[in-house]
Amino acid sequence: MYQQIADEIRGQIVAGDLEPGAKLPTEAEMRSAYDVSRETVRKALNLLVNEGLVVSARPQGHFVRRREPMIFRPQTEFRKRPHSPEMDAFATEHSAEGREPRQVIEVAIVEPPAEVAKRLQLKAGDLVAIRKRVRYLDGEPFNINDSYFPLDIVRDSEIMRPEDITRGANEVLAELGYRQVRALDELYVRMPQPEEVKRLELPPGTPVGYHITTGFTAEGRPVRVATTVLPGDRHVISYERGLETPGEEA
Amino acid sequence: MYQQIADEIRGQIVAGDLEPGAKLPTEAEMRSAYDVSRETVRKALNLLVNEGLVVSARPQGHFVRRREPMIFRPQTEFRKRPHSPEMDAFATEHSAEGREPRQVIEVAIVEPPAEVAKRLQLKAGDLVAIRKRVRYLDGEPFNINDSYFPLDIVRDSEIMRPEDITRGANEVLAELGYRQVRALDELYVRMPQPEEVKRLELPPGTPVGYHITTGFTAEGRPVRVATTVLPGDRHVISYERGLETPGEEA
DNA sequence: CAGTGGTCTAGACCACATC
DNA sequence: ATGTGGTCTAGACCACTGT
Repeated sequence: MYQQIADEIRGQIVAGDLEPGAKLPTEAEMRSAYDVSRETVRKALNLLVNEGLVVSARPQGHFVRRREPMIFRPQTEFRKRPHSPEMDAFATEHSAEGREPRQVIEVAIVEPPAEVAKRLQLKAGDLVAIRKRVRYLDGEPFNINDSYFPLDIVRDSEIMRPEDITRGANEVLAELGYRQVRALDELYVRMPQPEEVKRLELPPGTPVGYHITTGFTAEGRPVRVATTVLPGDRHVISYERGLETPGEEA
Repeated sequence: MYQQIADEIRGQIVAGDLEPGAKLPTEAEMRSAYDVSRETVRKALNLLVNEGLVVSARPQGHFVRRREPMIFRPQTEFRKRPHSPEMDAFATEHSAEGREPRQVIEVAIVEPPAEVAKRLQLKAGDLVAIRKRVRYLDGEPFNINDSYFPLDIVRDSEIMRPEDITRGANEVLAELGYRQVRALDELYVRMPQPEEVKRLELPPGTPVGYHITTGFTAEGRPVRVATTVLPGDRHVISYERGLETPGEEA
């Protein structure tokens, strides 16, 4: 029964009868409209909140969720190419032009999480340096970027200072004798952990992309693992491909 | 208070005290353990279910969610390269070897959804051919792949038949005079729609990756839009990059 | 049949933003 | 002060799966 209520409202939202930002009826109104108890109404609303369609703004009521401006995340391999007109248009549409960027950096020495230790091929007990960044645009957080380095190669380097490295941490690694020549990228889709919810101010019903890059030197040694948490409501990941070898897309 | 209960159980799960597949205490047990009402216990469990950490198997109880075997989704541009040892290991780890693939294909002529019409640069009222596929592995659905083609170029072609096209739909398009030479890829992260939940048998708390590929001919005409819905609990998207131009990862 | 979770009710108190 | 949603309670009935 609460599912039916949710279905009805969801239908109005996807059909556009209820526009983003529109106020939903109050719980009391829905209770009498459907002749059910308050808890039943709340279960229906809860469904929609967890689907990311509705937000609750106490005590103003429930609202159809607005779509955040999407941030364009081009994959670097493709940035060097001359862009096609379509790609240009796409980039322009999702540009962050005119928005005010800011970042907060923390640096620490920690025992790495298992998934990082594995990718850096560390032994138990080995420590890593971690640079944790939260990036903001117009004061709103839009992604978390944590980079891990084996402690023995970055100790006492610039990487340990909690400041912006304008030429890039990769360049510093290269100066230390560990130039990365290739990277393995993995992208997972999952629900955020509570800490990520807090750091990114994620509304309920917002999944994240979890991007892990492992950078290797020419000798095949992994020297950097970067994890990026991308809130799904604020990011499009995009790239352009040549299709010299057409094949069915898997 | 229900948040505290959820926090406690979540802590046990992430710490590994409760392993995947382990049975949680019953609602009655938790009710007396925390001395709260049943609804409060259920709210705590509901949180964990929506975070994708717990599944409910009525009437056996609640269980720590098992991780699905991950399906490796390499991006095609990179498949041609000689693989590095790391990439090979990664591909092997997530291989679908020995699993039984199957797919169900439907074909129809429809008015395209707005996001498809826009990418195909169609006028209002233009129709498209759609090939809808659900792919299974060992009888379990693992992704939805819908391909849209402007009706005027595929009418009466093989693409309209609901059968597997072994040489690929792209090749058929090429034979029709519309060879694609490049593609624009977009990847979104969001919660699934109810239809996607049904078609993919998604447990609650499972987000999806939504991958849209637009294929262009040399003349710049978009001739194909393929959308793929990737359940987050079953897919890793992965690729390897050269880093000739090191730069900070955005 | 027993025990599980799924659903629904009626009632209560609270925190908070706005008027 | 009012009205909103957030939380919690106590009790009830149901559907399903196992024994």
